[in-house]
Amino acid sequence: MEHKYETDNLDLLDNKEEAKALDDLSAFADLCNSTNSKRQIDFSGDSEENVTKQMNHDIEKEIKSNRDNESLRDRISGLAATKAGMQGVDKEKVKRLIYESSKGSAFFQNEKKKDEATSEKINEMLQKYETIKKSDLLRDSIIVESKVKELEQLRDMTQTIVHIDMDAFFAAVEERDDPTLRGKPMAVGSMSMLTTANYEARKFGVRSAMPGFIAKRLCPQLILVPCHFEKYTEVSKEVQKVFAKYDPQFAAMSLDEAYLNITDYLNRTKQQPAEVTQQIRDDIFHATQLTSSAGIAPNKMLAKICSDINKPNGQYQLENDRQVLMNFIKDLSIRKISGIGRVTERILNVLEIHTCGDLLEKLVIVYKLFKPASFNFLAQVALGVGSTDVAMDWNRKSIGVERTFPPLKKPQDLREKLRELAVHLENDLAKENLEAFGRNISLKFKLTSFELFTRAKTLPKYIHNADDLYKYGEQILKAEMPFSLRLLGLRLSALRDRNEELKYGVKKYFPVKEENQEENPQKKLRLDTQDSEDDMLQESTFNTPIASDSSENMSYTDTPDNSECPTYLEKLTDMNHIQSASESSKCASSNIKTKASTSQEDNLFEHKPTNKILQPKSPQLSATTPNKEASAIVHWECPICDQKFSNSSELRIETHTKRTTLSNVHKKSPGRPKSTSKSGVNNTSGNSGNHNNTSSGNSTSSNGGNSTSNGNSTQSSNSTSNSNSTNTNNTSSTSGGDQSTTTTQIRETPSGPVLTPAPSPTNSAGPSRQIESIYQIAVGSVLAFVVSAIAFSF
DNA sequence: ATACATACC
DNA sequence: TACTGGTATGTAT
Ligand SMILES: Nc1ncnc2c1ncn2[C@H]1C[C@H](O)[C@@H](COP(=O)(O)OP(=O)(O)OP(=O)(O)O)O1
Ligand SMILES: [Mg+2]
Ligand SMILES: [Mg+2]
Repeated sequence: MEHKYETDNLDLLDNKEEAKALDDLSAFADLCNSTNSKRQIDFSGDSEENVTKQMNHDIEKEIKSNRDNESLRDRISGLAATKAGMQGVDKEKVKRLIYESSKGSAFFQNEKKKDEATSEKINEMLQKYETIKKSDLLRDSIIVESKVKELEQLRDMTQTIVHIDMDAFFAAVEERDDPTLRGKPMAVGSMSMLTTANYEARKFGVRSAMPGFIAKRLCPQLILVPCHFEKYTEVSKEVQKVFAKYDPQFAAMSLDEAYLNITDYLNRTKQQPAEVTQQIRDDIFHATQLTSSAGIAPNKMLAKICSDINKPNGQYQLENDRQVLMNFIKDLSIRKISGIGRVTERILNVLEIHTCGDLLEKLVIVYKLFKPASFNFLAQVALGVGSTDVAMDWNRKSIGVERTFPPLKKPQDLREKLRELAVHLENDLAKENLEAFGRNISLKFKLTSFELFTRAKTLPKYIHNADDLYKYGEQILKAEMPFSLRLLGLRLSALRDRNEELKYGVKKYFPVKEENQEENPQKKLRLDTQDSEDDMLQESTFNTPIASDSSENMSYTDTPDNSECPTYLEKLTDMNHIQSASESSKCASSNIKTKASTSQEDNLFEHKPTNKILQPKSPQLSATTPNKEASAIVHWECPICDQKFSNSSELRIETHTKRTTLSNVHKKSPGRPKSTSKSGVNNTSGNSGNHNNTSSGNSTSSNGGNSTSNGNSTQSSNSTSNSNSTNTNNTSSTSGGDQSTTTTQIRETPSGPVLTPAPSPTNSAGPSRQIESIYQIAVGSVLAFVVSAIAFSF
């Protein structure tokens, strides 16, 4: 048979594989050593840009590997731009130790490979950057200018958003329940993987997502405590009860954190934001004996950043004042923004962007180099603009299970693992709502080399039981074997949407479309990109009944229309009810409930309408800070067309430059299809783009077990599982415990792989596409002007 | 529609 | 000896 995957020689014995690995290892070690010493001497201080310029063929490789090595070290150590402040930690030492510990492993090799891949992309981008720098950016400046203006108009300083995050959550719970652990460095997880560590351990460089055996090298005294996910889930419920008192519609982003919009609460109680926030944290402490940290700001993005500032057991407030805000943002490392991770940071750094202030200054370049969605996101970051929408409107889009195990290659063994996954997934699906089905199945597999792949398939019908899950999964697996794996995963998506069911009940089996199509008036500008709802109605899977087997699909009950989002208490109730579904509990379960049952709670807390999408931007008038005025924008008028422009001086586009640009535009711009094309609009990432954010949800899950065969890994897994799984699997293993956890993480940033640069302008096709994106951006709001300005001369 | 990369807890 | 698991999304093909 053909061997599509290079992995190991499937026919060879393990010892030979090891020998091979050793060879690779030493070879790489040599390479690293030789390059290392030279680098510091030669280029330590130079900017990437200069380095790039002076490169000649002879030293190119060397420089490249040097640079890569540096980023590789960061990647592996996870300390690159560390989000959480780890002051007092000897970063160099930690990096070196981790690097040495990993060097040579298959894991390391794979990280190296990935790192090289991104380095390559970065180099390509740098080349474009060089070209762009020399090109005429006037026109682009105008576009960016209008985008900035648009965002300024969307800026909402009337709300008071609080982000609360528990301190070293899992570890704190363990310490609380075992006083013996207090004051000593400890981490939750296994020798294979840690979920978190207490602050004592962090002083040694121990962190989340670090394997325990490496953590032990950093800190030999480190105490490892297995993960007890269910316990954390329980504690989380207690914490959330407190959240509900201050904002019944709080948006939980994970077991240990949530956003609260306390604007209403402030209005009612006439208290100060900091005062209320302290109160919330005190409440949490009294209820759980655990400390938390909080951030208070005019939007979610900033609140999140603020909650980290005085992290262990502290809070920080960013006043609702545009000047204060811009000042705060100015020197803020881009890495602090949720959504900008390791890779994106690297990319931006190469463009000489390290802070949000840099980002604003270089927005035009960013506009030229990134795709619209990424640009939108980055533009918001640069201005400190963000969503203030806080609601429990999370809805799952996929559900899956994956497990790591000791290398397996026998088809029979792999099939067995797959079967276990299928059974597990069936259980999770069952817990999920009552019933959950999906039409798209995706098989994930990780080779022993750590290379990851996914293979998906859309099915002719919705499936949910283990037999079907296995059947389709196996078809995929069969087509890919043989190979040696360390992980297999199964995930179902294209799920039947509960909301749709609630709305249409059985009707969904027929084309719907009509009603609800309330034209979104004006496609109002929203910072939250969840266009979901709008789009949902249109693309609802139900419009196209796939159902072949009616019998299966028809098992739906006609649920009552539920246009409002339930309050937290409703959800809690549901959770208890449903029980298992801890994981999914999110809002999902809430949708099941009817309003009737909640009436009581509704009186206790104000019930915010949830259908935000149909509401105006900030419904509630702030008590706090009404400054729409304060954030007034300075404008200047174009002498040619009399249009007003916002004078975002931050953009560093001098007025005269703008004028020059304008006159150029007035004179030569080619006319554009005013229509901007529907395509532009729709795409939209439109809608002005923002994809910002958020949603909320909650999460949970658990897991069980040890996966790896070995036994221990930290793991996490989805909730449900634990209960069951426990056992199971593994061959081996150890431990026993089940540890696992898994939290369901809610995605909150929209930005996509910022890595993807915009279509090459050099290409013939390039420019036109670029123009399209221009429209997309402009259309959102300010567009009128751009279009008119451009079309003016004709 | 599928695959991959990135991100977050 | 040991390098997780669950969910979402932007982009490319
Ligand atoms: N990479 C991960 N894999 C699995 N579980 C994780 C991971 N990161 C975090 N968790 C779990 C354990 C954490 O206690 C919990 C909350 O995460 P997070 O808030 O980021 O850190 P933390 O609460 O442990 O410390 P901090 O004080 O910095 O908030 O989620
Ligand atoms: Mg936390
Ligand atoms: Mg957290």
